Amino acid sequence: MKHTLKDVAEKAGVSLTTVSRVINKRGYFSKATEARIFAAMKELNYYPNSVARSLSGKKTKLIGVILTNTHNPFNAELLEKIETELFNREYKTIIANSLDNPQKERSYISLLQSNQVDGLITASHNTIINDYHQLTLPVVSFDRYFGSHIPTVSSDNFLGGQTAAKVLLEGGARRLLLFSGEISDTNPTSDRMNGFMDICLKRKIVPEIQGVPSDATSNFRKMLIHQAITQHHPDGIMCTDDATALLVMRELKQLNLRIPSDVQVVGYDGSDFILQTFPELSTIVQPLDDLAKTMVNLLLNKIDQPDVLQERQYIFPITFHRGTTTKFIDTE
Amino acid sequence: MKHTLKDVAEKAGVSLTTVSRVINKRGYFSKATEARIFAAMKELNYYPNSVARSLSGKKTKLIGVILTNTHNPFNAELLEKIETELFNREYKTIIANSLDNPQKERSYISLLQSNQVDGLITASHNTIINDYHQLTLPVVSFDRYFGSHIPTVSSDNFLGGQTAAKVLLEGGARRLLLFSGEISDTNPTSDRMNGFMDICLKRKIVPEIQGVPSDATSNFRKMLIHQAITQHHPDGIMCTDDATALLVMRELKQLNLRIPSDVQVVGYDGSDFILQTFPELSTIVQPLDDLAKTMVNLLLNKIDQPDVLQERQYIFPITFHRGTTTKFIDTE
DNA sequence: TTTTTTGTGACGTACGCTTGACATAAAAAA
DNA sequence: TTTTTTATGTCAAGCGTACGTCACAAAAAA
Repeated sequence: MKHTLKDVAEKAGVSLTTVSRVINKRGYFSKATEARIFAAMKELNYYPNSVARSLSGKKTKLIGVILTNTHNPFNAELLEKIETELFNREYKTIIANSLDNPQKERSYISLLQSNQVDGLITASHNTIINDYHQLTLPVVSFDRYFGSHIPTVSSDNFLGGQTAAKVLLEGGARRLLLFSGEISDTNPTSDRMNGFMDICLKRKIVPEIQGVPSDATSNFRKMLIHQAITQHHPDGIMCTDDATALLVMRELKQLNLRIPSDVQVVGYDGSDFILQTFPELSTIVQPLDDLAKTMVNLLLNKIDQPDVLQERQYIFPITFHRGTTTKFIDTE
Repeated sequence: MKHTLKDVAEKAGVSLTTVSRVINKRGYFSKATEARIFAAMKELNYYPNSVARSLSGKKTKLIGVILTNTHNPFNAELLEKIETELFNREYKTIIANSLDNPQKERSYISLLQSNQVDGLITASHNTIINDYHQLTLPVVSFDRYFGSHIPTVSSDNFLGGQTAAKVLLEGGARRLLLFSGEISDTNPTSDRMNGFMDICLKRKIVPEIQGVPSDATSNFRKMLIHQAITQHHPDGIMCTDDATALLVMRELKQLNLRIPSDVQVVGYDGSDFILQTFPELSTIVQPLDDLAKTMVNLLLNKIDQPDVLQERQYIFPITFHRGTTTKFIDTE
């Protein structure tokens, strides 16, 4: 049923080596035999066994992509772009959702190593840095610091946080509330918070901060949001991701608070999906294309030329999408 | 740098065979040597090379999942659930987005075969049925008919279409408009349209139908939607997916048409994301969990027991999520 | 004590393909 | 004509693991 090189060789009436030469475009062979071999391959519906190929010293052309989840539109789009880019470079993508479960992520790291993936892209947010340090294979991370030998790609989170704060303040907000997905130091995402705080402090404003764990149930998150809003009565809210911003907007509506007149809202991420279906949401837009392409480029470069040193950080500028959830007061 | 069975054997002071026995839990070995071997594995940071394993044995424990894209929330969640389920069964997921490009999908099929995936789950919508027929490996499809040896898993699209039509009619709509992602016969998704038409014809209503190609640019799709609405002046709209429904709602707002008083809208899919962030959208909800689990179960069963015959179709009931984009007139 | 079960080793083959070394012959270039 | 290039073949080693066959002890059961 399944055919091998040998079958093709026999069918085409040539030697095994010749077939291998043709397939790998190595050494000399004539157009004529090449045609005969291709014909035989087609006739037998032969396709090379890349498992065997990988075993005899070659690459697997497999890349592991570790995300927290796929259901967040930003992650979904990031994955799609990474996959597309990898496909164009003839690599295949193994997807690994950590679901914020360190155990699962750890298992996946082992699995992926076992499978001899050529490299790893990780955009997960778990506290298992050490596991990554153990790795000898090329890794590129998104929005997370791992250490010197693992380059980090991210958008300018600090500037993003600053921008969000400025927008809210310029719109007249004074009682600020920040919903942050997670609060940890090793994480560039926390720079969103830092940037936000930076502007606040300069304006002598002390914002409230509420963590909203992304792995919690949606009801629990809603409850946290509800409580924070009713307790602090903010007139300006930043969310460190758009999904949370949508929940916040929903909650505000239920509380009969009007956006932006009573409360302004700024999100973060700016995935295409959100921009198209929620253009009214003001949000900090990450350059998804650049991020995905850069990660793939960095990773494949590292794979092809392991010795070339790379920068530690690649920070891309963000843009602000002005929707109608913030006020725009032209001060000039 | 990279260690093999042999290194572990030497480190543990046992034979290669014994290590293999322990790793595969085959034949006899004592607790003591097992411990020594595990210790050696840990010390060397050894992990079995599953490429070699696959070559020697048979299975790769890899499953290819072919989708049209990842950015649609429904697809994203389906993928996440499939991946989670596969992981629980110790399988890995290679993701392949066709992006509605037959060429790309074809390439991927070859690629995945080359990589000796143990099976395929396909939820893409391209016209390359023949390529799938060539395949000898187990395949399960979502929402698409391929033929007798490939089981199809889907929600009850016909009933879904019927339900949508009924809801709109019960809400008082008479000028119906249907936005369909794609119009083709071989596709169970077209049953959504058929179910819709079925009810319409019974009520002697002739709805307008407008295709909205999912691979078109978002602006083009908006334009189509805009034209169809201004041309037909519908008071009830069904969309065969929620993403389109959101675009439609947006367009209606811009046209200053009120929902549901001027126009009612029903969507289809009911992904968690939409249900949480757009609960106001009335939509037909597919049982994502059941669908994902069934597909994985069917596929893995087929892999484990190739000879057991399977049903051709697995159709799951849908539910209706009543939001505020439809009117509810209690007729009793 | 004898038999059976358990624990370990040695060795070899197989998986499908890559790659290198070496040989040979024809075609093309010098 | 001689040399070089092109086109193929044969042979063999190797990638890391699985697994079967033999063989030999030691421990446990009869």
